[in-house]
Amino acid sequence: MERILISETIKYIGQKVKVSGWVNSRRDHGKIVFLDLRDRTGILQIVCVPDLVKEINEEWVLEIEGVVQERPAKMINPEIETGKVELSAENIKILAKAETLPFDLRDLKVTLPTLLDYRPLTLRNEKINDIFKIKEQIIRSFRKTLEDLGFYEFQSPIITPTNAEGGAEVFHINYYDYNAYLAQSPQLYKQILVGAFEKVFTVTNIFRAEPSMTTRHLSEYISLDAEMGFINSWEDLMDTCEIIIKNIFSDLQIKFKTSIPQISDKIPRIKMREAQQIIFERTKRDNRKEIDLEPEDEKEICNFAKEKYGSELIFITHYPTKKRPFYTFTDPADEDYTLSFDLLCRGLEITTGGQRINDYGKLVSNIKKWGNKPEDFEFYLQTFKYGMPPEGGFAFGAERIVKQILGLENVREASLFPRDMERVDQRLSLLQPKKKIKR
RNA sequence: GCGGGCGUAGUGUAGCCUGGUUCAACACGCCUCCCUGUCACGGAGGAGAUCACGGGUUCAAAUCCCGUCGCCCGCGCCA
Repeated sequence: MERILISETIKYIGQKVKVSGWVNSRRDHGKIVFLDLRDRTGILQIVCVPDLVKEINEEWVLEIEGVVQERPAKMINPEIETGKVELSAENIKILAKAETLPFDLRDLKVTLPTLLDYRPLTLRNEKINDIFKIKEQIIRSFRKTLEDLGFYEFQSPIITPTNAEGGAEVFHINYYDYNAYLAQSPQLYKQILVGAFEKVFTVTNIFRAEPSMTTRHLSEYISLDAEMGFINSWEDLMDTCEIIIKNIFSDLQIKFKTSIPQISDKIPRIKMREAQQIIFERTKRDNRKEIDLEPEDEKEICNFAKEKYGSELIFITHYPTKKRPFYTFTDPADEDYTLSFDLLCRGLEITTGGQRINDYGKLVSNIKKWGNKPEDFEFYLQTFKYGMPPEGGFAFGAERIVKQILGLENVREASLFPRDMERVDQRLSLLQPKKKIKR
């Protein structure tokens, strides 16, 4: 007999079927026992005699044959999709046993370290599972939108030759007899590919060795990167971001019961200096001379956007040239500022983007100005030496989008297998205490 | 790197401020028994923690002090 999925059982009333899955819970009434069986599509109540389920308990993997029965009206469970039916078990095959669980998996009340210590198990919890279904949907929507807009998808190298962008700390690796680094961004490669494919995007893991243990940083995260040539204006980039984020939100709204951030027809766009002035007026906190917004400022400006524009997202533009990488295009009207932007969502930056310098000479002089050697960038510079249209791009942090949409407390909850200063699956302090390198 | 906080059964917490009949409580889980309609079933009983580790103060420490380690949060840096 072929296995059917639990969500399909409602179509088999009165028929004999076979279902497979994990035991979600066991309710033992002595002469009758109820099991909730869980597969990837849902939960089904199994009714059986005690002899059939003797020592079976949570997370055992079973294959059950039985008849799908309609439940009497009084016993319908409106909470679950299959609540109108149940399976009367005739035969149960144990595919795998499971040890006693370390905590209540259905009602997870564990601290973050425990949640991550038991990641293979906690991923089975419905709410945790949903986080990653939502994350998958976000990535799909990003990909679908850009495909529809004619972008070329590529896979970016993870091993890179130099500390390409400067700024963020990179992970060093031994590469045969040479030094190499883990990619901190697909930036240079997506630009190179604009020279060949015009419009490109990638979904890629990137690595940051920042010594940051905060609720919004990861050492390895998924970057949703796009880059496009022949732009008419740097504002084209924000327009494209808007299309993507709106598609992500509408796709999520269709499939999930999440509270999508409120968003106006057009996401407000304000200059960083204006934002600082607004924050000063609202809070009397004077950060008007700072070259970036503090986390507290980002929250405040989002409050402002929600109150004034009915949008929980806002573009902050024109960051200071000093604050941005060497390839960032400066504003012709004021060279101290760049044609770049961050997109904030509910108080946190989820996207960074901007126009890039496409002039070879200017790029070379900027590399020098930022303290790097043009020789180290010869490979990348070919793109510009041999003709590059006006272009720009942006990158979304996948985990940060998930965190902000679901209101998660820590970005690590939005990573299947988060890497940070203290953990690579297991806690580093327990795994290899003697190998810790003091720096 | 700096600052603040926490570390009590498998899990989540209470007790700590105001040291002493609490050598430790509650919930979930676990073990035994009862229960044919529950759906995080219910009922009765039971086991499980030398209160992170080391040192100190005291007649007496989970409770106060110091150190170590671990963890969390904020800042810095960064996305």
